[in-house]
Amino acid sequence: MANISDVVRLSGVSKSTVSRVINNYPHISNEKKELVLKAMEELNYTPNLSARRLRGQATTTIGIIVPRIVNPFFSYLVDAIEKAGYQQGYQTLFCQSNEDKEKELTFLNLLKTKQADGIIMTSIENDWEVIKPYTEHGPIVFCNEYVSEANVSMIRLDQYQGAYMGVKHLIERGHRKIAYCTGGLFTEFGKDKDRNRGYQRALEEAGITVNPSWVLVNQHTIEDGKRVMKQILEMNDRPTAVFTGSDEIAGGLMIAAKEHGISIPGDLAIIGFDDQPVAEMLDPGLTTIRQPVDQIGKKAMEVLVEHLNNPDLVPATYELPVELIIRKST
Amino acid sequence: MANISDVVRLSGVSKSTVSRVINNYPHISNEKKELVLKAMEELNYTPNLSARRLRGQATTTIGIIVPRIVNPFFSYLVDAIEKAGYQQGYQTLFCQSNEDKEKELTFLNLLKTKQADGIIMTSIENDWEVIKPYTEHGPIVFCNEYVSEANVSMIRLDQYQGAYMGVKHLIERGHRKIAYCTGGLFTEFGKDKDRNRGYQRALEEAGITVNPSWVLVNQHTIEDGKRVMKQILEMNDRPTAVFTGSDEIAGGLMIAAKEHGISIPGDLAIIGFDDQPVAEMLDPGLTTIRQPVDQIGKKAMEVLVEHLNNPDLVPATYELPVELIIRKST
DNA sequence: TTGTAAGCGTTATCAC
DNA sequence: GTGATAACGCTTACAA
Repeated sequence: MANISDVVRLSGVSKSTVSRVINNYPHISNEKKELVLKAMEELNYTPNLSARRLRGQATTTIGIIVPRIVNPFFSYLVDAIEKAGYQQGYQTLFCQSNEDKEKELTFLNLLKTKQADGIIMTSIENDWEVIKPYTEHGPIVFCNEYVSEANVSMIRLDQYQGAYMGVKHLIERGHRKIAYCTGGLFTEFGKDKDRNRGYQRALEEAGITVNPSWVLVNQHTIEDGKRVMKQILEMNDRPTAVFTGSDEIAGGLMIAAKEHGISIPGDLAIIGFDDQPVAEMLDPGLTTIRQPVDQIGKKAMEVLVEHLNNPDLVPATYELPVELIIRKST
Repeated sequence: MANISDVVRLSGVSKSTVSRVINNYPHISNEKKELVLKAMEELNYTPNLSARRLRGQATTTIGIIVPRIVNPFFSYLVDAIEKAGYQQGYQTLFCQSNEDKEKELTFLNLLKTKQADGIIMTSIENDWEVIKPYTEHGPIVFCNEYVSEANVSMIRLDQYQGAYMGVKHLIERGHRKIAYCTGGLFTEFGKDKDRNRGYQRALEEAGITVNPSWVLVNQHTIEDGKRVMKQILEMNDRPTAVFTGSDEIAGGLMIAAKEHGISIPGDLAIIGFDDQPVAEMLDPGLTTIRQPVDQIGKKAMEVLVEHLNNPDLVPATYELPVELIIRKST
């Protein structure tokens, strides 16, 4: 690999001048500039990023932490972030936490070791107190997650409103026995707390009390959805509708429903979350809460870059609206 | 950030000894080792990777180039590679080429600039001649792509067999008018050439000649699938079955079919490719060609690491079998 | 077993 | 406008 010294030799100018050309400094004579450019071209020279990083430059790399890339919500999010970053000249270091605390910390270390200028976290496994110290080494932006006590910028969707709208829609359709799947544990301060509130609030307004046996916790995948359907079938008092935490779970429910001859929405109405491409492909089409993934991804990158350019920027929270998409499953 | 000199100061030993501890050198007295370990702990020290890279160490980073992460085939592939890499202590630099030649080259430069030890390419946009020079700087492994003249290790699936099996299955079901969607241009040496051969071969064996107006090129997405369905509806002589290049296209076809009252498989049999989760969720369930994504991802990482550990290793090609999954759409 | 010192490729500082 | 030089944090001969 050609390095800066090779360029120096070939061009006949000093190392500093070469560096200046590389970094587009204003006051260089055209003559020398040409010389350097030509040499760089000839040698097929590319500056060594490790050296630049070591020297304390920006790394032009941002890390993005996702729990599971195979979840379409996150793959679309990563897609949006990567595109926005690339346009601004940033590389994307992709980190999959697999919902593992240790792994998350490993990735946060990228910041400490100056391998990434900043990090976008789309999920949070550790407590804020654990994450907080890392903010000393560079900006962190939460995208899709919200931690009220955290002092970082956050881009989020109105999860409360999403759940509220969805459940209210079911109530308007005449349902009163509404089950609820959540990726969390249905605790007041834990994961998915806002959705929980939305669910509870909508029921409350309709004078319905929550039936704990219809609250199904820690559900994530298609397989989980299938299992949930079986659980429902075994209940003596069955719900007539289910609000699921994702289109994937909803899809799992629908597969199992079909197997067991349960008609949707006749026997059971189902509502998803995300509006992934599959929502439209399912039969019947899945009523769901659309999350504007592209927008939050883009916004997250924008905000991160702002923080990078202005370290004194005060963290802010941005909330984007979600939308109820009514199809045939409700 | 604490650096090695801080550790030196706190522990009272020399820089080299600290370095030796970091790198697990064998012959160090337990006494000093303890001292160093304690200091590292106390300072919350993490070695600076940029410095290590600059010094010529392995970067413990591998790059993985995908065309589009939102395609589930690739998100599952990335997932498998990332997991395998993490286990071996490698970070994954995620690169999305968006099927753009320039962008692909930008990413290959990671190798030149020693930001990545090696690269896994899951798609190839540039000609081999353009890519070839980059192999000087580190191993490249093709995963899912095959270029006969390329001198790199390749992990691939038997695409010929996949297409052949699928089309043969349609023929056995009594179809003779079989349309074909491809992501490429149906050329003898271009993209998807093996699948093209499989399609042609299966027809040939049944004494059927290819009808060019049923060959639909450059199809990739759900939207493409919807368009294809409309195209088919406008044909005077309609095919009775379609072999698609991916489950996404098949899904698009099915959405549009439903809209237009076309019965599947009655009016039109559809066969997908990949066996993505959605294949099972579609109604009717999608007959498709299963690609063992996890396996090829894992294998690709294994092979890359072998090359990394043994630079003289002769490139080899590994071919994994695909499988016909029969559901209700054929 | 341990320490000293050179060097990886850059860029920032200072002098000219 | 240009050039010499030090420094970033680390590893590795070489010496002791």
